[in-house]
Amino acid sequence: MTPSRHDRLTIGQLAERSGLATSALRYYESLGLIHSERTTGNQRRYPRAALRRIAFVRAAQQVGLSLEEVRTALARLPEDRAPTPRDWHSVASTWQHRIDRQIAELQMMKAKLTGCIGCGCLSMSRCALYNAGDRAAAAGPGARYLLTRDPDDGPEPVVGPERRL
Amino acid sequence: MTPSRHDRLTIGQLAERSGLATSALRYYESLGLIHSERTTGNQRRYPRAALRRIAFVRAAQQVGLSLEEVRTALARLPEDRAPTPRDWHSVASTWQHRIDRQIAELQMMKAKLTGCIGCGCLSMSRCALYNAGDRAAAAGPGARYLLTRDPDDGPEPVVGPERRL
DNA sequence: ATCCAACTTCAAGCCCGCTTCAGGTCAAGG
DNA sequence: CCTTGACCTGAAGCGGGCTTGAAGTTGGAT
Repeated sequence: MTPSRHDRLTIGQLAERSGLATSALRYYESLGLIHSERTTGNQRRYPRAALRRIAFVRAAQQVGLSLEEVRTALARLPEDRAPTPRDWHSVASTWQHRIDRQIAELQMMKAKLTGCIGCGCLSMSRCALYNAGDRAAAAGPGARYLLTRDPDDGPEPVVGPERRL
Repeated sequence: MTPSRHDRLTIGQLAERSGLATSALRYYESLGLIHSERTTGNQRRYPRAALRRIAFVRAAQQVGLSLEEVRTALARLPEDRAPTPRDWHSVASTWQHRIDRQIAELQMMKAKLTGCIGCGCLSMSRCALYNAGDRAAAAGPGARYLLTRDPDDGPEPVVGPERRL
């Protein structure tokens, strides 16, 4: 099982097997998410490990990481070997938290919605479906929990000068 | 409580109270998400109802709707009055489904991750953390459930000619 | 009457994650 | 050898959701 020629995949083969377009693979490579060697004729040849890295990238995207974040995360995993359980554990537990947070937010949203449906609100006089100050914006994308207070009640619900969502 | 002058908000006031930038409000208006009247000097004056509509937009975004979808949804709600329970119910139940789907996907992801952590895999020999054909791509954004079969096992795991994500 | 912050419009720019295009090169089968 | 399809690069384009900039106008306070 010494690395033989046939371990090296062309970009087309990698595309087929990963389900990504070749353009996406070149793009990923330009970002340093995957790496290739070149033939004498300057064509890319990918190690099988690239498939693993791509799987990682796709999974990470689902968890909501940007490609830049993925790059950082990948930097903590071995380049050409399968990660050890401990490599993997540190990464995966971060993801767990992300996922938990996302689920919690969605559930909160769902609960609020249910309340609104029940009360037939959005009448906006004390409906929960409102978040005047948009406080959560600073907590990052997707982090705005909605719906806090009623703007019809007070004159200056705003907190700071930062109006930029 | 007849609609008085002071019910009309300037774009700056609306920005403060909604937490959005004025540029975003103009943008929303250009998309038909909110509406204003104009002063003799051509400045926008928003009815209070705009706050409600903005709250709706932000909430909808959280649920994953594009602004175009929001526009469609808003078209089913009354322009200047609070929606009735039935108006609201039809819209909200759609959201419920979206939310439920998103939660289900996240939980599936979480389960897979947990499995991977347990087995210390990503060794890619029979790890669940892989989805060669990426079948779910056609099901829309966010719909890819991950991780199905192992590319190291067969030569042509691909299903059709569609390699695009 | 004057001032100045807040408003106006329109066009262009930005970020992300790619795709598409143009113009050329490589490599494997006949 | 020749063809053909896969590959190469760099630049530009796209869609979504805004922001920024320039150049000009309004309106409320003094």
